[in-house]
Amino acid sequence: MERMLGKIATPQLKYRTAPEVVAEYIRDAIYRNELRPGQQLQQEELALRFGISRIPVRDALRQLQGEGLVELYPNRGAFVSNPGVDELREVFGLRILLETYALRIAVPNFTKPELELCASLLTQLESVANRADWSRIDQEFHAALYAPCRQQRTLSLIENLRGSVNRFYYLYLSPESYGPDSLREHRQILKACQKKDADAAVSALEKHLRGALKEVEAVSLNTDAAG
Amino acid sequence: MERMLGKIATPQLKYRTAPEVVAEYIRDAIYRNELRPGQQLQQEELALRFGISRIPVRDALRQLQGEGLVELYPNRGAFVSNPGVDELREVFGLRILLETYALRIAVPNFTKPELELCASLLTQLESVANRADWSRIDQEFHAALYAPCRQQRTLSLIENLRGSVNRFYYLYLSPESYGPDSLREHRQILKACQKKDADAAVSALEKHLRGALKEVEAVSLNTDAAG
DNA sequence: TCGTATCAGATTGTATACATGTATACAATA
DNA sequence: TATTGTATACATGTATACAATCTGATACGA
Repeated sequence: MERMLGKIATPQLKYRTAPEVVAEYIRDAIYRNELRPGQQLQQEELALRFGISRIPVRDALRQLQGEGLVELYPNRGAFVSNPGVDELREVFGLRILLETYALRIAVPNFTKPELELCASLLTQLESVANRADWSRIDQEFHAALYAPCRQQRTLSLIENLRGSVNRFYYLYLSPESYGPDSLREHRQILKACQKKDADAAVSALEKHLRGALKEVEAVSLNTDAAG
Repeated sequence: MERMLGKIATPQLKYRTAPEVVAEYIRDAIYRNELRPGQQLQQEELALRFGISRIPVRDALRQLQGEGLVELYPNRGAFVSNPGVDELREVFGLRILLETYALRIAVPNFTKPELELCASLLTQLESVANRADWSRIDQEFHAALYAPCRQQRTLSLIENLRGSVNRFYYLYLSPESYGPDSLREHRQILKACQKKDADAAVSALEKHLRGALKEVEAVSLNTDAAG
């Protein structure tokens, strides 16, 4: 009789619907830069690819609009969002604010398995071959860093902000260029977490993010000027 | 029907579509507590009320899901989100973080008209009669405080977070109870902005928000216990 | 030549109809 | 009586069909 029925719908009860599958596909494709900023997303084409009608595709596009990855223009269509340099700066400012906030809360909460997960991901990062793997594992490492803050909404916001701008980081840069610096900074952050030194961890993370912003700015300014 | 919805024929700008109208209606109704937390939103009923089909209603619900005001459960329907005390605390933490961040950037950027707008809204707040007006003008005052930071994405995030929790502030409390304290704090914030004293402004704002959280916590704990 | 008007094709927006999943009430059983 | 199985009603999910709108190209006039 103690079963919680009705009122609370556990996440496990949510199963994958067509719009979610489509949204996830498009989201990943945007993260991987298979779909480029500014590119149009046609409903019919997506519907054909998934063998469904346009209705669930529209649902998926609406959801992605809410996440800021897609912009919808009435009667004109959906486009992969293409933020300008100013917006990139703004989002990085928010990322520094929120990610340091989450990390500071997380540091005292780390469990041993959580620290080991971070260490494992860092090891994987060191032996990564291609850009796609780097992107994915880098994402997982950062998520593992913030997870111990145990604040779901905060984590969602961070993931959203990262998704909005990280694709620009990986778009024109090669792992050879940013890899070494990034790895060193990752090690500093993790070491500080292991020592429960929140200030040091936050400081290293902020430096990490400011460095990333610098590179994205340089790339964006060039590509904007080029056309 | 497009005409009834007040379409504007400027090609470059986004104009109001049916889903946006419906979304705005539901959003406002949630803010005003006409739609209560946990309440189900039936597609057919909404479609009938607006004289449209369920398709644009579904679009609106998807959008509101992205804003965190509505939760969708496959094959079961849409419900007004009903965060627990923990989530309310989390959101208030984020509000303090983001609103003080925005205000600190805004303070040095205030123009004279912007300061006058804040002063005008504060005057209106002092002579407000009913709860709905208080809620609306309070919202406008805070928006006017942060607007000079000139960061659209930041402002959207703040509005979103405020919308997620403010309805609980106005749900069971009367303006007589929170009005005097709130007004005094508002005056402190505005005075500091006029003096370009960012530290003082941020400090007063943080106190303001922590006070609001305390009241919401008290109310939520009671209602949770009551069922 | 340039700008404007207009029309066809393409794409999106919405209504309707049908398929599927869920919840409630009731019957069957232990 | 409490639990389980089943039927029915209802709400949601999706496909199809049609209407509204946009885009781009062409024709026309200044």
